[in-house]
Amino acid sequence: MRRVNDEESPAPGARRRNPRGEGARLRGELLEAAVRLLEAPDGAAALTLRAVAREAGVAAPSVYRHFPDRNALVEAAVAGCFARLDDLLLRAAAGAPGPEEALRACCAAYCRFGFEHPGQYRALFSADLPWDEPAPALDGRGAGVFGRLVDAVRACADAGAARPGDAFAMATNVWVALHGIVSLRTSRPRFPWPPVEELIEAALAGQVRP
Amino acid sequence: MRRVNDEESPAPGARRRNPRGEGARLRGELLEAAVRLLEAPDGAAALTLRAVAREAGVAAPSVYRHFPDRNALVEAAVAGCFARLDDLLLRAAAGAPGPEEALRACCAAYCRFGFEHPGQYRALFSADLPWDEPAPALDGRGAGVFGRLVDAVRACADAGAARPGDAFAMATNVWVALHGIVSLRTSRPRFPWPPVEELIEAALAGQVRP
DNA sequence: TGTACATCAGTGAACGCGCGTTCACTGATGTAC
DNA sequence: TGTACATCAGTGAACGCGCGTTCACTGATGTAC
Repeated sequence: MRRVNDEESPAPGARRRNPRGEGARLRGELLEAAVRLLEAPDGAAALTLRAVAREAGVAAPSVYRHFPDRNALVEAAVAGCFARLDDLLLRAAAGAPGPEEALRACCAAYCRFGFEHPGQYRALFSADLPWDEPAPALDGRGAGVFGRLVDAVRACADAGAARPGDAFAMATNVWVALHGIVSLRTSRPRFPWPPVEELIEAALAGQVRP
Repeated sequence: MRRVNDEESPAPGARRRNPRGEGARLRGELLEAAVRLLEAPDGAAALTLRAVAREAGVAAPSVYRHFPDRNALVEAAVAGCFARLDDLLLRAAAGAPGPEEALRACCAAYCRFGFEHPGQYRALFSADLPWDEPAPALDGRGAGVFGRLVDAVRACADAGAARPGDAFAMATNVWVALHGIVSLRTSRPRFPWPPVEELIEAALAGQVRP
């Protein structure tokens, strides 16, 4: 799996060509390679079509069997990241005993994803990928992720653990603060950061348990 | 001033060569050109040495009279952005009648800078510029900007407008939230954002006026 | 069972581009005599 | 005052590189007869 920038051209025999009906398998391997490259130090800038092909152990033109162009490849990789984060939040909330714990678990899972996969996180929320249009927020990519927060906040409000009010607005405030935590901690690793839990508590302060 | 991507090569006579002793003037013009390019839609990726030279109306090798390489040019441009933001915060705080208003004015000035100059803001805090090393947080670039927040929070605490406590920790929480506001609003312009003032109030909630 | 063939996964070479950087240069301008 | 010259700001052409993309191709493999 650790293969980033290993060798220049695919070592002969390093990759076995897929059998007849399963050419589509390379598509998945390309997406995995793209996600691996996202975590490289220079992040999305490293996500060139040629680099992805290299990382997957395949010649550059092979990518065109599975994606119309570089942009489609990148979009598909990012969509996969969104799906994974969404799934993490869903499962974090589901595993908690009550609504307040669920919200905290959601926040913690969000931050953990950001810290463990800073490259993927940046691709999702930093808009430094060359989208043709600004990434949609509510409808489309990212709707799920933010929706999880709204649901968690609403559940808290329903259970009396948050002041009744606009769950959407409160979730927005929480999202903004969580994004600040992940984004700044990632880009300023030498700052003397307090433990994440304290930052998350501050993010929830004023929104939950008035 | 609006010159971004105007023509390919400098129009002859578009720029007058500087007189004898004042060759250093081009240095400033290059930095201005770099900042202008930072605001282009693709941001820091557009900040190539050749693009800066083009934008300044000068041939690419001319840059080397004033900067050893592309990286030095970019670093100098970013340092200038930091100085401008620092100055804005300083003046915002100085113009306020009391410590609490000063903190709010600081926050508002921070967000305004981010909204009006998203490209510069990203260059400062998104770490997508190819630094040789991670940008220092406290000592060096950005010390001033964060220091302004710490000062403003401490003044609030001294005046009783914030709960007495760790001004540094509170300023960290505020910074994180402000960064979230600027960063997400910039990268998700189609999200139904509430007015900035509400976001700023949420950022201060739990830190100031307990 | 054997063989010809169509299909399919993936390739090698080439294109035009913009990049950062180096080099020897040009030509205006201030200064020394 | 006139002129030769050194200085200085900026240039044009070229380099090697990696990029996205296109093209005609190769060669293994399953299938039809």
